[in-house]
Amino acid sequence: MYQRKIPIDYECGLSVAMEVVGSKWKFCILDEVSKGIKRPKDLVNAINGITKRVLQKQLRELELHGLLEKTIYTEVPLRVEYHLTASGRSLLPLVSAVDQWGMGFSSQLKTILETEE
Amino acid sequence: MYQRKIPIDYECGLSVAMEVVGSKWKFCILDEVSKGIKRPKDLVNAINGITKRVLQKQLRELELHGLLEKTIYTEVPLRVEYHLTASGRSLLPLVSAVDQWGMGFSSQLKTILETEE
DNA sequence: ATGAATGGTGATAAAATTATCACTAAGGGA
DNA sequence: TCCCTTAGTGATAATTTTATCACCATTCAT
Repeated sequence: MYQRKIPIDYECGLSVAMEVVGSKWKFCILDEVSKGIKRPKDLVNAINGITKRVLQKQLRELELHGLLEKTIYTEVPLRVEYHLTASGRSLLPLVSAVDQWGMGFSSQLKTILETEE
Repeated sequence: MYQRKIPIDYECGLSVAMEVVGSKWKFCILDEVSKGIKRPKDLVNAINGITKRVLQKQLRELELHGLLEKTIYTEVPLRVEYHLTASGRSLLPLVSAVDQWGMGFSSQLKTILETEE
């Protein structure tokens, strides 16, 4: 998320986790991939608001961090698929827990933000 | 985290959660408060790398979002304490799950980042 | 009156993330 | 050859988050 000048504290789980999945789209991407959406093109369509370029960068980071793996099929047209690694799968319970917490908190947040204005 | 121009999607739990806790220090702060560190001054000391100003802003947001409540004791010197609301407490299992996942992933991330260079 | 301790804010700079746009590459078909 | 589809990248702008620094307020003790 935000962790370059102040280096990662490998002793702090929160610091490590933030480094790896603390950005706007990571959880969404992992979620969609786990649901079977694996091609970049399909992910762009599935994730509301993301652009091709940003998705590409996030996929690259998830791949570098070892949460996703890429497979290239030499078909026509070219087909590329991303799938979860074991580490990626180990994150799924967290993704769904965060998602569920957010759903439960949604109405409260809505109320708060609408009252503010 | 990054959600002003593209408005929050209240139907998406991940979007809601990111809005509320998707920033560098929120989880750390909730974690420390849950451990009994409640005063701004003590939080600054407890959280490695955070500054007074940034902490203040994060506390204000957590308060606005209804995860923390503030109590002012008119003592000398002035004492202010933040404590978790019910919503804040409902987040604790998540905080600890993220922390534990991060701890488990720490060595892998370390290896990956050191190999890259 | 002065200073120490605590909590807080405003202005601005710095850093990081995300968005936009144009571009390349490979393969195949008309 | 020209175009289509899919995947990917480079350069740069826009946006947001974090960091830094100086400052104010309150209360009490000296």
